[in-house]
Parts: sequence; structure tokens; C-alpha cells
Amino acid sequence: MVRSPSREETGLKKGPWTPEEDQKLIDYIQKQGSHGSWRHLPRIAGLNRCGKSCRLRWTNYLRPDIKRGKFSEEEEKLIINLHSMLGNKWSLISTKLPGRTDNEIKNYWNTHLKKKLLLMGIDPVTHRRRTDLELLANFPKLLSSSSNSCSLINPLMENSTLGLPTDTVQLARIQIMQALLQVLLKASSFSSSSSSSNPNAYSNLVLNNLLSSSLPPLQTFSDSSNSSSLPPGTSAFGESFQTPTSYQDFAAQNSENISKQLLFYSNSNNMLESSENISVDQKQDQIDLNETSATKSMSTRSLDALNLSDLDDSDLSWKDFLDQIYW
DNA sequence: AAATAACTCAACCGCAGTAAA
DNA sequence: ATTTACTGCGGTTGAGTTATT
Repeated sequence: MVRSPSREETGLKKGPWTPEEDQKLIDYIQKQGSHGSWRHLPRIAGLNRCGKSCRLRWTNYLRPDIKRGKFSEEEEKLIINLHSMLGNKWSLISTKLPGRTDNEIKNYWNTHLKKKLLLMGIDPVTHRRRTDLELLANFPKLLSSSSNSCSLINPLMENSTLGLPTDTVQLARIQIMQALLQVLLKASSFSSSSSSSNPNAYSNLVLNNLLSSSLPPLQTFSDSSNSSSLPPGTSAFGESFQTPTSYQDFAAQNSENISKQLLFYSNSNNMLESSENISVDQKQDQIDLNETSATKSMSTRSLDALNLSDLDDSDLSWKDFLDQIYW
């Protein structure tokens, strides 16, 4: 089982292939009709490379049936759908995309598609809504924590059913809200150097989206003189947060907006649950039956959840879907 | 215009499975 | 039964390119 490195492989060239090397490899395989033994190919073809390097160069780059260029929207959808069922089985996924190599798909996934899912608040590993968004999902509960609808954001909080002094209840709830947002802000701060592999990048995006769409100008919450030096919105719930009455007004005006976004996050969690607890083989069997069902379901259900009547989900492209739903 | 950061992707590495000796 | 060779796969790297400051 243990494969020892070949003695002959020492001193062989590594790194990028030259056009001359490419031509030698192409000429040899075309002349032979097949690559034959990869191990012996380099010596016969006059290449100072190991067989493994030759095989990789051929299968990932020189093979005549390789489709080059950008991935189409259909290919993207198919990759996402296949990945949700098969995971990182790149070679298996590549069999469903003629002309695309497993390496190319893997690279495209890591550099592009993962980001797309992150932007949607979906974990690219599990294809489910990220679990730390549970915090956000509880937001509506906080907003309507008493029998009165939206009691927290209702300016009539003085009618507290708890029998507590109005300002006490009000302060307590605001503090909960403040703590919640501070936790999220703290999490987002880790992603300052945004990278595709940064696990917190999505948190930053989600939070920024929430804040940018629902927070009032900073001065609404703070009368401190140095507030203008802070990024708009980003510190509204920080230490300078001192005017609950203004917050009530803000929350009342934006509760619908916040609820819609949270509803979307909640629904995105349910989208692909049906594919759980199914073996890889079973999942593969599903592929041919409905190759884009997951992504279609995703857009349809999210649109339903948000009740955006101005969107036509049947004609919605993948990009449009992301743009319109998320941003 | 230069420096720096971020991104892309071809290529490499190590492991695992299998066939052959 | 054990060892060795070969192939394929998935994770990772780093040089080159592009974007940003």
C-alpha cells in the first residue's frame, strides 16, 4: 500500500510547462493513439517530467475535449446542485459537466461559487443556512416579546403587561438588542481582510446588509461630537447608543424590512434539508432526475417568503436572484 | 506611478485503492 | 501474504495577474 517515491523521479523538471513540452506530449499521445503507461511516457516522449506531471498536464489542460472559458449560468447551477448532494466529489461532479475537469470545477467552486452561497447566508459545506444566523432568526421574537405585537418597537411601551415600570422594561429590551448586535459586530470584525476562505466573511456581509438597510444615520442615536468619524451605521449600537426613544422610532419604521430579511434567512435554512440523511449513492441517483431542482426551489421559496410581487420567479436568473434577494 | 493586497488557477503533494510481481 | 508500481483523487500552494490604495 505504501508507495515509495521512484528513484528515477529525482532531478525531474517541475513547475509550469513550456509550449515545447506541451507539443512533445501532444505529439506522443496523438502518435500512439493513447497515453499508454504514464510512468514510461516521459522517457519515450523525451520529456524530463514525471509521469504524474504528464498525466495532470494532459487531463487538465491539453486534452482536446476540454471546454475552456467561463462557466455558464447553467453550469454554475448544476455544480451547486451536485455539490449539495455529493460534496467535494469533484471527479464525480465533473462527469456531469462535459469538457470540464475536476480541477477546474474545484477551482471555480473555491473562488466563485462559495462566495455566492456565502452572500446568500448559506453554508457552502452543508448548503444550509449558517447556524450562527440563529441569533438573527431570534430577532423577531425579541421585537415582539410580549403579547402585544411588536411591543419593543411600539412607542406605546408604557402599556407594559408585565407591570414593570415602563422605562425598566424598555431599557432591558434595548439592552438585549444592543448586546445582540454587538455580538454580531464583534464577529464581523474578524473579516476585515475579506478572503474567500474567511469563515466570518458572510457574517460581515449579512450584518452589513442588515445594518445598511435598517439603521438610521448615526446621529439619530448619538449626540456625541466624534460620531462623524465613524462609518455610517456601524457603531450605532455601540457605546454611543444612548437614545432609546429614537431607537423605538427607527425600529417601528423598519420592522417590516428587518422581518423580511430574517424571514429569508429562516427560509434559506429549510431549502436543502430534504437532501439530508441520504447516502451519496442515493443522492447521485437523484441527479439525473432533476438537475436544477434545488436552485429553483431556492429562488421560488425565498421569493414566496419575501412576497416580492414585483419579481417574476419563473424568469429569474441566478444572478438576478442574488442581486434582487440579497442586495 | 508605485506599492500593496487580493484573486486566480495551473501545478504539486500526499494519500488511498488496486493490480501485478 | 507481502511488497511494489501505477493511477486517480482531493487538498493545498504559490507564481502570475488584477484591483485597490
